[in-house]
Amino acid sequence: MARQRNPQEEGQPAPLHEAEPEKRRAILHAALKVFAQRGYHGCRVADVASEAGVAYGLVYHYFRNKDELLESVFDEQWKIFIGAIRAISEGPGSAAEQIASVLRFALDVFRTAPAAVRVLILEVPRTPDVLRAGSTRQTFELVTRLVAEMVARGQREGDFRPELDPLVGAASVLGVLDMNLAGMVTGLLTAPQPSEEELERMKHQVVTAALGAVLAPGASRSGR
Amino acid sequence: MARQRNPQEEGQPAPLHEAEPEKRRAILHAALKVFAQRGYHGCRVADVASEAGVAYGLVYHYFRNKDELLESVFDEQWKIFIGAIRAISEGPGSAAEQIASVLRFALDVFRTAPAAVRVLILEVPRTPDVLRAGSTRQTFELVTRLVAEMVARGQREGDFRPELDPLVGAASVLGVLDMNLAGMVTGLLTAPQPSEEELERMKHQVVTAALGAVLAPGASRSGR
Amino acid sequence: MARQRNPQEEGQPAPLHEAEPEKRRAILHAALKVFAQRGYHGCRVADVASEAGVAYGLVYHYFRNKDELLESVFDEQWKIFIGAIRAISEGPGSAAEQIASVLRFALDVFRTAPAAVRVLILEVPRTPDVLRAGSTRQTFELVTRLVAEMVARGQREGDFRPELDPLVGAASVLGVLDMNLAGMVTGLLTAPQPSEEELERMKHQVVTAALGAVLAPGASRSGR
Amino acid sequence: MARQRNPQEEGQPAPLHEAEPEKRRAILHAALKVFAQRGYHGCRVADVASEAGVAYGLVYHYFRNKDELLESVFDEQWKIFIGAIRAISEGPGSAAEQIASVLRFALDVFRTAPAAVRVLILEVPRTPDVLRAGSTRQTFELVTRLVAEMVARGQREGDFRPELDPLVGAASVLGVLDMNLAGMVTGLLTAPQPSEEELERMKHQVVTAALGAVLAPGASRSGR
DNA sequence: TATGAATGAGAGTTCATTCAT
DNA sequence: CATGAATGAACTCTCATTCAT
Repeated sequence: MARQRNPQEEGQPAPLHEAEPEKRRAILHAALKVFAQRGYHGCRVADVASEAGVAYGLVYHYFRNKDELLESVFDEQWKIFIGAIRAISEGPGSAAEQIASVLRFALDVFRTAPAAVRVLILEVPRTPDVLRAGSTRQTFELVTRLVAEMVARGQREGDFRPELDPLVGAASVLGVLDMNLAGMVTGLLTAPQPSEEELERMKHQVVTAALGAVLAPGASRSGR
Repeated sequence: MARQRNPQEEGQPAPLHEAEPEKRRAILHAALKVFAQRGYHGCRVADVASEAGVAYGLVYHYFRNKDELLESVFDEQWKIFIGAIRAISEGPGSAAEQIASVLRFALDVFRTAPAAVRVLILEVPRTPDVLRAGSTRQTFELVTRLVAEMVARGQREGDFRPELDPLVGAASVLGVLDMNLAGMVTGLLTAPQPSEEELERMKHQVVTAALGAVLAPGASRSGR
Repeated sequence: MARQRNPQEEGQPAPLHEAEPEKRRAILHAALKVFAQRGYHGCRVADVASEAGVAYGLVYHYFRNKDELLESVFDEQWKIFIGAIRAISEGPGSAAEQIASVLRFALDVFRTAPAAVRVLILEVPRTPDVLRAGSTRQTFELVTRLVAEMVARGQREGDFRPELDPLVGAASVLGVLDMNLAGMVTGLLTAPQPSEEELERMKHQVVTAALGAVLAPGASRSGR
Repeated sequence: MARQRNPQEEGQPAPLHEAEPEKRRAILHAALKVFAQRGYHGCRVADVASEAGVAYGLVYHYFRNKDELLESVFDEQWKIFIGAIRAISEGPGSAAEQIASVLRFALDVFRTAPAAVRVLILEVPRTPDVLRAGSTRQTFELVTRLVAEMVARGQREGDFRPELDPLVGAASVLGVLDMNLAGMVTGLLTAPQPSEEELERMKHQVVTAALGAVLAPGASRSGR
């Protein structure tokens, strides 16, 4: 409509043709928020649309259906987490130190974006079979494998218990993280909006506990 | 159960007039199964009824609504788990040994009743707010507290790291258990129906990892 | 229950074999009450049974179904009202005086049994077609005809307007009664539980208004 | 939108963009009809939808639920009646003449829209508590009050019996109307589809009877 | 792109009625 | 007579998805 006025007289750069449309972003953002608040089944497409300040049907313009929308939310969040894991994994430091970094990163994100964490932690692994079988499951397996590789490296470095199955080690580390985050999200372990100090304390505690699950008894707890 | 005493020495068929109606049991049993297979939102009341071989309306004779039915399933399963934790907690052994027992018990149950575990592990903390706020949440908190008490005792006994927040310790132990069970349930860590040996191996690994999360570095790993 | 003690030592009259069973009465009574409170569609058979302190199925022992039960309630209440109209009609007094008596009787009953009146007034003429076509409709027509006969007689006696269709006259008299009772039942015209004086005042007002609808302009208002 | 300025100089079909959606109207219209035929509890939302030639869900697009739909039907019909009463009340004529006009209006509407009258007369005061407590009850009270004001004016004008409680007078006038309409609706007083003459005769009879309920004995029956 | 009216299958819940005991 | 567990049809309401504009 506005186009008819002055098509492109000024030769402005073509308005965002390549970039992700603004409204698509708004929908994704709204979906994350609504999803975190109400859970997978509690949120309706209409909620997402109105939260995004967008018309009902537009959601279906950008996403095939509700599942795909939410899977996109998942993937995007995980992508960030996986990116962090990969970056840390390729950086310096012992396996123990790297695992500690991963844990600290996750807890930091909780501070910044509790909604995202809530979605990742509470909703991801227990959503409908459509998702469970889809890319989300693969993503979850990928995270496990990435951590398992860190564990295996830690074993080679002599810090971690050698007889531990690296996958079990990874599951244990992530389990410690998950359950403590769940405790934070639900207010069981901290205030729902923990203070900076409270968060630091939790970081320390969670890192210690998680590393304890994999470290060899005598190893120096260097990841602290 | 009370039958064993000397109820009907004359060999009469136990009247069971007072006992829980047979069909109510059937419904609960069916609900557990269907729920485990399809998840909370994937299972319909009709599924439960037909799985139980019972008329639709009978479900509503015994349970106010779907939520209450599933909450009953939860509660019943948790009751068993909590009973075990309590029994172990009141029995002999160091805190580490007791925690190991709790973990082994949970893994044993997985062998016997994977459906029940699946429900407890995958569905519990992520169900509708009705439940999240209701007895299920309280039950979950209770479990955490029971384990936290064990952790605190282990600290007094000198085996566990003294600076660890017992609640974080409990969350960590349960997190290790949860995530590994989840890995088993989803087939990531073991075959969906693990063999006896596979299970034994997992028990050992999980116990070691979970205790590692709380044991003091130098402590003898007595819970093994 | 207490009966078991001394069954019939005193040679009491055989316990009500011919008479209406006690529980049948209880059910009818409960039905009237519940029906008055909640209306035809708001009351369930279960409500009636529990109000009567009687088992569910027993209702179906005495009544074919819900409709028949409620039709019985109607009929019984109307029978009382019709009986009164007949008695008055066959007694002494001018038509105007008799109509006044009928109105006063109805208002007196409201004092004693507001529930019954509520059922007759608010529920009767507007219930499902099953009833509308059944005996209730006939009963209602009968009442109208009985009053219409009084009106016709009043016309012959010279008190009532001669050009008035007696059926319209009856409908008008009953309409004045009905709407004022409705106003009392709903608390629009009086307190829900009117005092003796309030009731007397209403009687006077309603009688005057109702007779006004049928009396010839110059006639002495003898029905007062 | 800017288009509306000079809408159809060119003979374009009026756009009606702002107007009430056509289908909403269709639903309301269908609801009135179905409701009149089958009564509040006898009609299902599905009936209304199919009568309106509209998809099931659309009913819930425009109305929160069945109750709200039917309340809308009520309100709309009453609004017409109340509008007429107000217009008459603010117009010329004695109180008696005005009341006569109100009655004639109601009887005329019966000719045009018996369904509407049926709903207003037979269903209104006996619908679920939701409605009884809601706007419908208030509306009914409003009508009573409007008529009561007319009655009070008639008393000041010296035509109506001065000792009559205006509310009772209003209830009586409306009672006469209601019961006679009920008699017409149910076929007790006239043919279900009365002829023009039959209707005129009823108008005369009802007006005479209703005014008789409130007129002072000697007053000239000017409302005729 | 963008809108939101329109669709309709699906699920939960109620409750009159039956029936074995 | 009396009980209440058992049945299942009927109905309301939800919400993902489509489509005309």
